[in-house]
Amino acid sequence: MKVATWNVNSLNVRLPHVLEWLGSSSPDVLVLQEIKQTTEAFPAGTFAEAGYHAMASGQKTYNGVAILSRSPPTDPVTDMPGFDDPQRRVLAATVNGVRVVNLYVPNGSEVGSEKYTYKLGWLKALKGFLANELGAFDKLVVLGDFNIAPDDRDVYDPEKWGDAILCSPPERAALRELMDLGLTDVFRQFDQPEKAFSWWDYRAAGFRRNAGLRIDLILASPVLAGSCSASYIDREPRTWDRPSDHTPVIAEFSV
DNA sequence: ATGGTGGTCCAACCA
Repeated sequence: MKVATWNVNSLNVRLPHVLEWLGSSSPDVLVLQEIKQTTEAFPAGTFAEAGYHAMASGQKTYNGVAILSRSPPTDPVTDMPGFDDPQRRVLAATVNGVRVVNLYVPNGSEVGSEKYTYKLGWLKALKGFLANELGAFDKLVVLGDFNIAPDDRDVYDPEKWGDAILCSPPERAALRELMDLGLTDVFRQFDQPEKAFSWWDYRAAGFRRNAGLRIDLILASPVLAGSCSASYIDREPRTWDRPSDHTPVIAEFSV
C-alpha cells in the first residue's frame, strides 16, 4: 500500500496538480490538507472519475482535510474526543484494514501567541486521540502537515531558525510524546539525501534556495512501520506552475 | 535591515 500526504493550499487552485500527480504516482491513499473549501464544494465526482473514493471534512477559506483512496474508506471520524473545535483539521478513516489519520496540525503563528497556545492544546488532545486509535487498530498510519520539524536535520538553517515556531522545544516535545506512544517517523527508517524538505516558504525564493523544512510527516504503528519498504519526498510538484508551498511525501507498505 | 509570495475574497487574515 502506497500512501502519501500533500498540503495543497487550496484544492480549488490545485485540483489539476492533484489529478496529474494521482495519474503519475498512483498512490493507494492520498491525504490532503488545506483544501480551503466546504465539504459541499469538494469535487468528489472528479476524483471518482479518476478512480478514487474521496471523503472530506471541509471548511470555507481555511483548513479542511480530505482522504482519497482506491478502496472505499469506512468509519470516518472528524473530531477529537473532548476537544470541541470548529476548525476542520482531522479526518480518520479505515482503508483496506489500515487506519488512516489525516492531520493538519495548527501552524501556531509565533511562539507565545494565542495561536501557539491553541497549537499546544490541540497537540495534547491529539495525544489522547492517538493513544485510543493505537489501542483500537494494529495497522495505523498518522500523516499530514504536522507544522513541526522533528529535529535540526529537518531545517535548512537550524541556527538561523533557532527555537522559533515549527521548531520550538515545546512543539518538538509534543511530537516526541506522540511518537513515544509507539509511532515511527518512517522517513527516517531509510537513508535520505541531505536537506530533504517538504515545505518551502513562497517568500524570499525559498524553493530556489532550498530554504525549506520537513514538516509533513508519516508516522506508523509498530506493525506498519515494520512493513514499510520505502519513504521519500517528491519535489517535482513544487516545480510546477502555480505550486502549493508543500510537496507530496510518500511511504510504501507491504500490507 | 527590510521585505519578499500566495490564497481567500476585496480588507484583512492566515501561512
